[in-house]
Amino acid sequence: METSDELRFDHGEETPERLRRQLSRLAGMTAAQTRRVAGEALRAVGAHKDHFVVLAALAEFGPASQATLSGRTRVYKSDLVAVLNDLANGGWVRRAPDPDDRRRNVITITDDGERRLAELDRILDDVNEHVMAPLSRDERAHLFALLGRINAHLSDAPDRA
Amino acid sequence: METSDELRFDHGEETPERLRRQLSRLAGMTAAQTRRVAGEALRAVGAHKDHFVVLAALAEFGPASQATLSGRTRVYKSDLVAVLNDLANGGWVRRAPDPDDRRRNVITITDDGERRLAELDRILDDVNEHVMAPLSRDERAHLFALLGRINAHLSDAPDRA
DNA sequence: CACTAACGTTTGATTCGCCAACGAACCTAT
DNA sequence: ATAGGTTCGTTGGCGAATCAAACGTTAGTG
Repeated sequence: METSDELRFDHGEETPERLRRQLSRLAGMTAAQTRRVAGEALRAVGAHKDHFVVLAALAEFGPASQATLSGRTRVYKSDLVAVLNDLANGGWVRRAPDPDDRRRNVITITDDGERRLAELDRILDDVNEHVMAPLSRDERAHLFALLGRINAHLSDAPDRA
Repeated sequence: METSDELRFDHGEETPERLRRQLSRLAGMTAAQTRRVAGEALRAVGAHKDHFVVLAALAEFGPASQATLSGRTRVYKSDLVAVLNDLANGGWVRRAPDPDDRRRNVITITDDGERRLAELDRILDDVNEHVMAPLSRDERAHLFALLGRINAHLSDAPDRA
């Protein structure tokens, strides 16, 4: 008998107390787990995290160039290329040169894209529901508020002591 | 003049609402930022995240083999090798073959290791303080509790809907 | 003694966030 | 008009983190 080969992720049992105090650990674990679950769920339908991200940006803000799209989604313009290739191949997005500025491409979501977005949105809603299952509605809101405040604080004070 | 080359991390302004609802995004951003700040602070004294992790485990649970150490720290045994090399080179840890089972190494923290741990601990306390600055004591506790419950829930229900 | 399993180690695959550089197109200012 | 500088999409690659596979060595077991 071995000591439970399933040492996987939280093996939890005996975790040094000093580690429990580290926000990076706790936040990192939740982020990793959530990403993993979401990633699997999306992969099951042949999608990727960034597919959802880009489609959402297009649906909410309308057609845009890749540069502004990158700005809105925090997906690097480098990586955006492959994502848009995928989306264009699936017919969820149209990529056409901008007549007003032929350096740009104008990315437009298609009707199929809207449907695809709805599909991914539903999947991710389920994932979030599953992940935050043990939390009440108020608690979820509270969690988001707390994390939001930390992020807001970090983004305009990226310095360190 | 360029459009603020600093598109960095939270560029915040216009973020699709659907993205704001994703826990993976919010948790991931906080985790990444916190890890970045902590990483920089540790690198400034020639240390690494895992150095702290391993030293903490040794200090709190006493000498251990690399296998059990890996189990406690969630640092893969593959990666643990380099970490222990570093720690041994610094004189913070002693690595000796176990007389009772010559397959194992017994890792023991030294007095210098204890001092090193205290140093890193202080550094990370400062980092956590800085990161969670906008949160009150109660709020920090609440945040940890919420994340803790999510993790606990995920670790014994890794299935998906 | 043969077999199986655990240990530490090496090696490397994969993913993710990020940066650098390039050619093409655009925008000035001279 | 043309030269210098800027923005665009694209390619390629780096560095860190997570994880998996295989190997020689050592221990236990029948």
